[in-house]
Amino acid sequence: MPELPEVETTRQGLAPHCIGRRVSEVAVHNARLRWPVPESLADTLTGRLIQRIDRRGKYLLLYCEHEANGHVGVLMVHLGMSGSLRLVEPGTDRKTHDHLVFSLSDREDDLDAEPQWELRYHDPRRFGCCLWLELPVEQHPLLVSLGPEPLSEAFDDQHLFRLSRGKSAPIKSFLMDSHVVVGVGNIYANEALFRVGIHPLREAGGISQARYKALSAAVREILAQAIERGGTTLRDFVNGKGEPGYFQQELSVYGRAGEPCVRCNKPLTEVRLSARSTVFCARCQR
DNA sequence: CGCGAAACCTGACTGC
DNA sequence: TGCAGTCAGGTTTCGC
Repeated sequence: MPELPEVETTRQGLAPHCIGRRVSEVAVHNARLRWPVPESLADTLTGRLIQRIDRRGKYLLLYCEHEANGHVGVLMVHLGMSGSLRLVEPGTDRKTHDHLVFSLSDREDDLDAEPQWELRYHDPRRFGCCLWLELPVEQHPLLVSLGPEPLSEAFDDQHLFRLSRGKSAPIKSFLMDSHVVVGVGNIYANEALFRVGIHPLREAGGISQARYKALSAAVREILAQAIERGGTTLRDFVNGKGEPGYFQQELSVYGRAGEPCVRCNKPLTEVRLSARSTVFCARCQR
């Protein structure tokens, strides 16, 4: 589920219902995520007001203010491979792998009033995490060495060209390295490389700045489009419905190994790169 | 240092 | 029906 567009969609879906609300209760049903959920999380978080929700790469950052002393800390959530954050009606049956439940109430209500929503962290594979950060968050080890946001000005041909010099790694691995740029997962790495006609196994260090210009633009466009389409799932977070496959119908290569290239009709090739499915057109991508 | 591979998990699916 | 094997949207850590 969570490529960057889905994380951003989650952020946009949660924000209007969470911001200004108070965390009235925290229940940790399974603390064994990618990193253990801090034992003190419930104590730390209970009673805080959610100020805003940011995203850095695929991390969601919920800024939470202590009502009594004004202290602000951040709940940092990563959805891993299989995670989701959903708002449900309080009292909804808890599903297997709903590991954390945050009860949200109106800020005017008492702590023991009925919560308005329950925010549930669901993650079957438990590759995600839920951590507590002190400000400033950029100093945190998981965030400090991340590359630029793909939709920011800092992500351009110059950045990719400079960083790639001397690298023998395949361009697809380079593009998926969060130290190079955040948020480009397996699906969109495949798609972006197809769009600009670059062979996924080509050495990153041997690619021209002109081609990086096309590639950075393609990454930006694809992610922006996917976020736009993800917007249609916003309502579903509140309604508790499953997500529609907003990206699936638009994919040119991912999941289409053996099927004809949309551009030249030659059957698409699939290879494994670091155990990740890599699909490309051997004719269009060089 | 840089790279590929292993590791962390569960569930869905395939083939015998 | 069951069981073994493979694969899945991510990212850190290990080992060469």
